[in-house]
Order: sequence, then structure tokens, then C-alpha cells
Amino acid sequence: MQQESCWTWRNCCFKVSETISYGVHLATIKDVAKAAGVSTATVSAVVNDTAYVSPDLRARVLAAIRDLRYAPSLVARNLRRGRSQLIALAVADLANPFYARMVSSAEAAVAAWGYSLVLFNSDEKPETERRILARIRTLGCDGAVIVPVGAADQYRHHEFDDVPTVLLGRSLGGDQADTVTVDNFSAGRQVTNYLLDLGHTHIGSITGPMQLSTGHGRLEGMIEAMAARGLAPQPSHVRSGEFREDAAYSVARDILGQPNRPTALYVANGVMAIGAMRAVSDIGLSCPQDVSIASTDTISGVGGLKPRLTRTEHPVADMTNAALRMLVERIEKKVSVPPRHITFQPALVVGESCAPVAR
Amino acid sequence: MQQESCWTWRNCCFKVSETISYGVHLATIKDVAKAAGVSTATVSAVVNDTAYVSPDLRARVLAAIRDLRYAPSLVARNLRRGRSQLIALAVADLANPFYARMVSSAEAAVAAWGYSLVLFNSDEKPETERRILARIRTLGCDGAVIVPVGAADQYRHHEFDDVPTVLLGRSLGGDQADTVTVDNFSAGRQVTNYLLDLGHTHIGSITGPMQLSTGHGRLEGMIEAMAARGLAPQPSHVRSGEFREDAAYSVARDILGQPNRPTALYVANGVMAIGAMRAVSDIGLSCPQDVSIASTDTISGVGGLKPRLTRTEHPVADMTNAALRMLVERIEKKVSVPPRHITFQPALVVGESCAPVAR
DNA sequence: GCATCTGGCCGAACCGTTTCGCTAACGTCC
DNA sequence: GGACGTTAGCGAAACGGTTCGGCCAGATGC
Repeated sequence: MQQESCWTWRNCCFKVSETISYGVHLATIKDVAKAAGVSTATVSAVVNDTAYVSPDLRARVLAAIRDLRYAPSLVARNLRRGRSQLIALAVADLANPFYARMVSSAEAAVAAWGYSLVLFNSDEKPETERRILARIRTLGCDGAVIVPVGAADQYRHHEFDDVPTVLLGRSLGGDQADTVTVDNFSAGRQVTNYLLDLGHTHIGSITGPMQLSTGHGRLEGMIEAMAARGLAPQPSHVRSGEFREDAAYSVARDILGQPNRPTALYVANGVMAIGAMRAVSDIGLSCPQDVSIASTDTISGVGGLKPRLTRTEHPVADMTNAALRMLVERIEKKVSVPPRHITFQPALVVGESCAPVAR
Repeated sequence: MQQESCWTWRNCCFKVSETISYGVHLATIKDVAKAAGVSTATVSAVVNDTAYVSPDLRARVLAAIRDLRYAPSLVARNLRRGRSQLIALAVADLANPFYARMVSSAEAAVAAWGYSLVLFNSDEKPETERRILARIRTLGCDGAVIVPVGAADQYRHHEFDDVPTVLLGRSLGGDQADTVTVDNFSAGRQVTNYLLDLGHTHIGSITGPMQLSTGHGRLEGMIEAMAARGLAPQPSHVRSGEFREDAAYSVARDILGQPNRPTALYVANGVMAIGAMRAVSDIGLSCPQDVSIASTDTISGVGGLKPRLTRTEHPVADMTNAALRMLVERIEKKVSVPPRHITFQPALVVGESCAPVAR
């Protein structure tokens, strides 16, 4: 264990520390009722303000609550009410800053709606996602926001019928649940058009997994943009980097190592762009002089790469808020309308990672 | 609403979409018992493998479970068992990549221990933290990992007695709970010694809030290092940036705008370093030529700044894992030992943001 | 053949709330 | 003063599991 070597136990020795004993019989509603000399029903009425209680009793109940530091058990309350006040969020890759921002937005939104956030990381593994969905169900979460990691046909037709669910960021094509996505086709087209305008005709792409809407959608946008100018990417210049930095790194080395290497690369997401930039540098080329790199869904955050990437940006916070709004509507208003689909538009942000084609 | 303009409703119109109705009577243990022709006790025994059940009945029960897609309600189970399988994590600033990594590590560890993670963001606001602590209690979380945001004296003596708690990243000095921290004093000293070795004698600092251990600890380390060489920072060169990028930006402009500006700056955390770098550049100076910048607890992640910062790095993942291990021990073994305190050592990582002092 | 033991399964209490229906006390009105 | 309507507060039944004591049938021992 590497960590064993880097920490030290420091026993506090100013005084003999008291041992801790946790939760010594947290007060229940019965304790309060007994202390105040009323029934549990009355305590409940005071706590929830659900019926008139005379000032006298009310005061006694409140005093008892304060004395015993009573807080109602959400577990019991939720068993009774059939709700949990929990909203689950399952993202595809917690280490990806894009999803870190999604988590941050979601926490804020969930709290604002009066729920608490249960966070899961499916790590792009359908099998892990299956377990997460089961857990969400048994936990009794009131709703779930899912970034699906599997191909559309891997889901049962009623996969999401148990718990109100919104799919976020990726579409499954079908009509199984509410969906909030970005227009991937447009993202690919915008970026590619920018590269085409700079004079590039040999453009390669590091794509995401083809079974994901964010994978094939972006590539299709790119192909369409090229086709509109009578061009097409060379097959050997289009490879999947699996949305992973290390995979993108080796794929980039591979593409750029070919004799007729492309002059520009469209990298389908942010972490892969990091890998691609690293590959360019390791190969002895420089960006944008030797090869232009443009990307999609890069996070603008922390300082960023140098040079700054030209990219499409996605309104993560807005998308997350929209997803939660739809979810809470489902949960609370019990609207039974057909699934709704919202598509956000990506915006092209120009950095310094692309240059006009040389020669 | 800006977002209204950037999304489009796309009604799916291939077919008339079915409306969704969620959770049409999820099967309960009674349904299973009835279907299998046994008692609920037997179903429970099968589900939990807690007593021998004859192969015949067991098979019938399992079949019924499968048919009805039964999954036991954790809410009910936990009410009875007095546990929730939930571990709470309250971080100080979700937007800070440092805490994003903490969340990522925590999610993995919590899942590995068989719990689920409930995530909170106190946003450096003691008032928000109070509400979070109350929520954690009523949610019945089995344990909590807290990055405390208040001064030590703002907490009641038995603040953390209700729920097993580990304080992570910041110490409250007292003996109220298990604590996992980094040696802030050492971090400040290491970085300062590095600057001193480069010949700097006029060193300023952008610190964190003084009521936090991560605020005063790092500064004290710096002061001690300078004192060891008969030096002391000039008071006007030491200012708090409140661990916020924008605050650090203006404080940095302020310090560097002084006629006798320091030749080096020790910035107490990563996001403030971003702000300081931006200030240096906006002011028309360059780093490290005109001013050296070194920092603490910067995340090595995503490409990083240019130039890369010289900094101490903290083993976030190890710290988080240690915190959760201690927590789970408290929860499961019910160990009633005195509070334990673990301190990790930061490591100096040299980048290109510091240069020998000019002249 | 009867008493005893064993083991598989069941009934029912319980966890801490909410909520519904009821009681008893009070005031009002003829 | 009796019939009646109100209403503050109470008792008890859920909610969906777990768990423990008990029961009954079959096996065993003499």
C-alpha cells in the first residue's frame, strides 16, 4: 500500500480523549409525544403543520422537540409517504471535467428543488449501469437523471418505467423517456465547416463509440459538412478513441503517423482532445502549425490547454437544469404526457488550435 | 431566460407516443409471498439467505420474484434495520477541480463498500453547511464525510455525535471527530523553501481564510521557512484570496501593483493560482520572468496552466480512501475508540512557474 | 406405541412515521 | 335543557420489510 508510507498517525495527547458513541437513541416521535403529554398524531400535526393545534399544546410540543433535539426520520416518513426525496444522477465518467460540471449543476438544482442528490458513476460500463439502475430502484429514488452508456438496443423497452427518468446528454433514439441532448450533428458540422473554411481538405477524426448518439452524430455532421463541398474523409483517418484520453492518444499517433496524414483533426470530445494534443507534441509536430485540432464539448475551465482549443461548447448547466425541471415535473405534477425531447444547440468557440492549411 | 433561445422542442412524430406511467404498483414482498404460496418470512429468508429453505419453496419464491420483477424496498428494510446504506459527502466547493476529484474518489470508494453516495455542496457557506448537517441526520445517512467550512468555534461540542463523521481536508483542532488532513504547515514550508533556494527574499502570499486550518497552516509554514533564514514577508504582501479565483485575481493585482512588489508569490490553492496567473498577465508582467508563482493543492489534471505551476500536490484519492475506510469502520465495527487523526504529507512538484530571482 | 427431539415454515410484532376515522367536549340555537 | 354542529385531539391501521418465538410434522429412541 503506497499510502501507508505517506501518512503518519498523530495521536492527540493533550488529554485523554473521550471515546465517541454515536446516535445514542435519537429521539423518535413517540419520545416527543410522551414528553409533551400528547399523542404522536398531534406531534406529527405540529411538525408538518397539517392540522390546527391549540397554542398551548403546540408550545409544549415545540419545547419537547427542542429539548430532545428531535428530527423526524426521513426513512420512516418516506416509507409511509412512498417517497424518498432522493434524485439519482448517473454520469458516464466522473473523472471527465465535463461530467464534473454536470454534477455541480445538478447538485445545485436538486437542492433548489428540495431533494438530495445520490451520485453514481457508470464509468462507461453498461454492466455497471445495470447495477446502478437496480440500486436506484431499490433505494426508492423519486427520480433519476441518466447519461446512458449503452447502445439503444441494450435497453429493455420498459427499462425506465419504474422510476421517473430523464436521459441527459445522450439519446437512445426511442421514446422510452424524456431526453435532453445537444445537437451532435450540428456540432460536428460547425467544427468541420470551420476547418474547411481554413482550407483544410484532408481532415481526420477521432470519434466516440459509434453506438452512442454522441459518437455517430458528431461524425455524421462532419461527413455531411465535407460532402456538401464534395469531399469525404479518408477511412483510415477516422478512428474511435472511445472518449478516453489514452485511447485517443494512441489513435492520434496512429493517424498522424501515416504517410498522407491529415492536416486537421476533429476530436469528438474534450478529454480525447487532451490526448490528441499530447500525441501531436510527442510525435514532434506542433499545433496549429503542422496540424490543426478542433474539438467538441471541451470544458472551458481551468486555464485550459495551450494553445486554447477551437471547439463547440455545450451549455452543460442549462441542459442539466432543463433535465431536472422536466424530472421534477414528472415527479410532482405526475404529468403523464408522452416523453419530451429537448435539444440544445452547441456554439462554436474559436481558440488558437487551428490555422489555415499550409501551402 | 437565455436558455429558451437555444433549444428547440422536437416532438417525435413517427407514431403517436404512449404516455408514460411510472411505477404501476411495484411488487412488494407480500405479492411475492402470495404468488409463491408462502409467508413473507420465507420470502425474506430466501432473499437474504438468512435461513434454510427447502429447494422446492426456494424455487417457487425465486420464480415469483422473477415474474413480478420484485426488488426489496431499501426504505422499508432500512427502517427496520435502522440503516440507510447512504454515506453523505459535503464538499466546500463543487466547482473546484480539487473537490471534483475528491467526489470522484469518494463515489468509487463508497460503491466499493456497498453504500451509495449522497452529495452536498456547502459552497464555503457555514449556513448552508448547517442545513446540510441537519439533512444528513434526517436522511438517516449511516455516515458522513465533511469538508468543514466554518471556524472551529462555530461548531457545537457534540455537533457530530449523531452520525458517524470524518472530517476531510480541514481540521477543527478539537477532538470531535475522526480527521484526515494534509500537513499544511509542511506544504507552506516546502514551497517557500523552494522559492528561497531560488534566491527570492521578497515573497508575498495569497492565503485562504484564516479561520480554516488550510488557511493559517499554510501561511504559518511559509513564515516559519522565511524566519529560519532570518526573513519575514512584508505585511502588505500577504492577503487573503478566500480560496476564490476572482478574489485572488484582484488581490494579486493589488499586491503586484505596489511599488516594492514581491518577486515571488505563494498562492495557497489551485483556483487562486489561476486567478493570480491571470492577474500577472493582465498587469503586463510575465511568469516566471517578472514574478515567480508557486502554489499548493493544485490539481495536476487537464493539461494544466502554461507555464505549469510549481506546487505541492495532495494525495486526494488516498486521503478520501482513508477517510472512507475510517468511516466504514465506525459504522460497521462500531468501534468506540477515541477520534483518530491522519495527516498526509504533500509532495513538491516542480513546474516552470518559478525562476531564480533576477539581478 | 408413546415421548422426545429436530427442523422447516409461519404468524405476528416491530421499526418511526402519516393519516383516517372517531370521540368527547364545547358552544349554539331553538 | 336537549338536539345538533364543530373541532381539538386521540387511537390505530397502514407503509414494506425483518426477526423471533412457536407450531406442526416427521424422525428417532426406548
